[in-house]
Amino acid sequence: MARHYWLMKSEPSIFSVQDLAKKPRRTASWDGVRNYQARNHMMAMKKGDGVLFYHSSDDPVGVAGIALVVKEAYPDHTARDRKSEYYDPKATEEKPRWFMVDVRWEATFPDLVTLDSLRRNPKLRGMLILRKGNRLSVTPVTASQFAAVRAMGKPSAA
DNA sequence: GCCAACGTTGGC
DNA sequence: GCCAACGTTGGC
Repeated sequence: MARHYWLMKSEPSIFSVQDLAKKPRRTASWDGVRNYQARNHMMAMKKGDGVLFYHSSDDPVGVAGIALVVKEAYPDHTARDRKSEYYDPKATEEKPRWFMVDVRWEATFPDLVTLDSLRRNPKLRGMLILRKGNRLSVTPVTASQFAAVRAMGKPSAA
């Protein structure tokens, strides 16, 4: 079974890789995804897949660390919680519509791998995050892209 | 705050 | 099913 790799965006003011590291078991559910393409990518994730944890809407933006998929897609309960900002009246128990995965912290980069530095790395040509106008919060990356970004981040822990 | 690039919604 | 209007994302 081949391992697959992904990039997931989060606004660090809401949830950062440092927040993930502080969670019990360093694990959290990735809730609140409300885009079908992103959801479909999450539904394709398998236990053990690698995740580049990207900080968006920050200064600067970039990949902040590495996480690991530890639980495959299951219904996102926030879609059925009226009090949640992610509430979706069209989500039902039979048809949950939205799903999430659990990810576990694996590493925080000593220094953020900035979007600018990603752009400068020729090995990362074609990476979806680098495409103009890309807004997708969950995107696949290749094994070599994943390895190149991890090398740029020089994580002390693994 | 601006705006490009989408995705979604709803009238027809 | 089309598509205009609208809303959102996210870099700058």
